Amino acid sequence: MAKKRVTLADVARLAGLSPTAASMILTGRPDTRLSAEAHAKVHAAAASLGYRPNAAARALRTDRSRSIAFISDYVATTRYANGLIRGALAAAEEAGHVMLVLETGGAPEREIEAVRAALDRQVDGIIFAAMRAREVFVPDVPIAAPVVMLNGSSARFPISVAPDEFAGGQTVVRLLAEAGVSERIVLLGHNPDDERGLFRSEFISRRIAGINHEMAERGLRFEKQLSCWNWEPDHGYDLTKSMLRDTSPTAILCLNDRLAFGAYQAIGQTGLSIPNNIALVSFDNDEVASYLRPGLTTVGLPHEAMGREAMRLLLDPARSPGETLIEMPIMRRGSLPEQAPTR
Amino acid sequence: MAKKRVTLADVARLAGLSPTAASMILTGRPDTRLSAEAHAKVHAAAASLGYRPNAAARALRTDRSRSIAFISDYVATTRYANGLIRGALAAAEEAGHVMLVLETGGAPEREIEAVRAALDRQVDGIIFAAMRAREVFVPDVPIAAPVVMLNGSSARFPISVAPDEFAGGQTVVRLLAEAGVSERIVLLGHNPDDERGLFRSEFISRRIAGINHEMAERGLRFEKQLSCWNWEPDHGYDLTKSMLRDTSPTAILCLNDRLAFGAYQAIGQTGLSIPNNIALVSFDNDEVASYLRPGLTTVGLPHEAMGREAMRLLLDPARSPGETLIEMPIMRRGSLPEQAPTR
DNA sequence: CTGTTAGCGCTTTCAT
DNA sequence: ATGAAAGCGCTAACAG
Repeated sequence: MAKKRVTLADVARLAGLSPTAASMILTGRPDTRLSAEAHAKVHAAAASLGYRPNAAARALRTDRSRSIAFISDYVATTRYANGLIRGALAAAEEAGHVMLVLETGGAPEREIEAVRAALDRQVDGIIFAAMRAREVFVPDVPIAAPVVMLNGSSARFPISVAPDEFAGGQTVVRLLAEAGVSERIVLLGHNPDDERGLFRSEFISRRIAGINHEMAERGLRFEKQLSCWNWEPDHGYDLTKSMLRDTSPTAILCLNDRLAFGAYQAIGQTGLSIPNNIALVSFDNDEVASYLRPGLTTVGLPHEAMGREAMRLLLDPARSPGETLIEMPIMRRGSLPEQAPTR
Repeated sequence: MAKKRVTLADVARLAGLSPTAASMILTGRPDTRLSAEAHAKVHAAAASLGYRPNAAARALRTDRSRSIAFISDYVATTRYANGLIRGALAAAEEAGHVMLVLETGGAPEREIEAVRAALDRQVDGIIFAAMRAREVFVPDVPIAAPVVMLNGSSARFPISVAPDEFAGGQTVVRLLAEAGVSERIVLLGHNPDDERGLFRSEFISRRIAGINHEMAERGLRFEKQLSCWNWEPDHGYDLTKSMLRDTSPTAILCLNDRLAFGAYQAIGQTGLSIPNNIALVSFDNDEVASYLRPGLTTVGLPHEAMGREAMRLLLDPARSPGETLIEMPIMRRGSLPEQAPTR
């Protein structure tokens, strides 16, 4: 039934040349010059037979497989995974590579096994992606292939790609200022004097540093800073609700969209209007940001661009060590007023 | 630097046996019985050298690669992709397989190219996943490997995995009935006499059929059926808002969570309370369902289980043709009352 | 029960 | 300018 796959030998035979010649022509080696006629015949033969090189044979011979491993801690848990994978995938495809995806759940043995499974398949490179932008990532096995860290960093592998969180923090404050907000700003999600957060990644520290830097730069200060354990809607709701009892903020700067989501719910119960009485800005560009009424203006995590860049770096022989920062895009929606909020 | 990889020959040499013997022992072929001592020596040698078989060589020889291709139209566009990929990935890993993921954007040439790229790599099977549960999926190239359709179907490949939408539809109505709702129910998202939806997949038809079947079964009827072009929050909001002007529903059955999200927003502006004045149920178990206040009770799309099952089928030599339906789980939250809504 | 031989399909010396 | 031969690492036949 399933006809045997056509091999290079078949192509060569049909073209009336040796496999060697066919190989050289089809792989486009530049140094050797076979006749134009030979080229034509080989290409014609390959096309007419529908020849596709056998990747295993090629990998065995050349030690390169035109495949990349994308190893991450979690692929599904976070909505973020998608963009990272999609970007990497697109860049891989453009370069004629294929992508293996492996998930480790953050468990060391699974990390090791994932690396081995990838190396066994002669992958040409590995992207380690931290979905949760965690601390360092350390699969302690020898890795011969090039490695790029995505959304995380590691002392061992100096090439990495991350969102430009510091600039993002600055941007958010600038957005607020440009909307005419200059006082009674509440920060939702963090209070340096009362830090109750889960472990905050280094990236989050940069986000906060960017905010504080820009606030100082503009002579602005927070009326209040609200800390919470976990950045989920429930906490945003509770904190905002109780804050609103004794504070009349002009704006709430939320450290992520899920907190902002909760804040919307609390504000909705007061009769105050967004953005005319209270302005909101946030981070991440979660899917919910566009569902809200009015839409939530937020500085987005550029996941797809990050994935692309990581793959580009991995595939670029001329890459050099260091961290590539990707700009966080401004998603303008309706939660920031045209003119200063009034109350 | 990077020491040459250790090969089977190295293991055999250290164990004092032939490569053949080592191969048989390590691959665990049952038919041949080498001495227990030989086994021990080979395993010891392999372990001490850290031997890992070269996958390319093995694939070349055996025509099997312990890898599966997951080819989908979109990986990132929908929040659904995650679960499907994650489930398939987990099942693949458990079976010692690796997963290639390829995206086609639904473009025929990319579909063909994806299949070829996979086949070139000797994948042992292919999962075609339709993120949007579209019509049929037809990459018109010869495919020797086994294929499982995931969240979609194809005349060409009879093995498929889908959510049990008909039962899901029944379940939602049952949930409503059990919550004491028996009249003034509004259906949000579909009106058979005024169908303005985008192309609805076959699965959605089943969902609606399940609903109607169960309604009839219980002698229930819809007070109103609201149709809209696209199942996004905006439409849910607009439809609910205007419906509320001349109707006093006791419950709204939403055809997906995003519509329900919009309905919540509209209801929130009226002062009516969920679930005591209006009950809501919905489908999908989108992330937002748990963000809402009260939480949205919804019948979820079992993506992870579907992904697992697709991979399981693909890897099972004894699989038989047909569609495997996966149960849609009930996510009980607060949008359904303990006792009949009153107003 | 164990080892030798051959060859999967390709690329790469090295001769011609 | 082209081809023959070797060999990547592994496993399936077949001999011993």
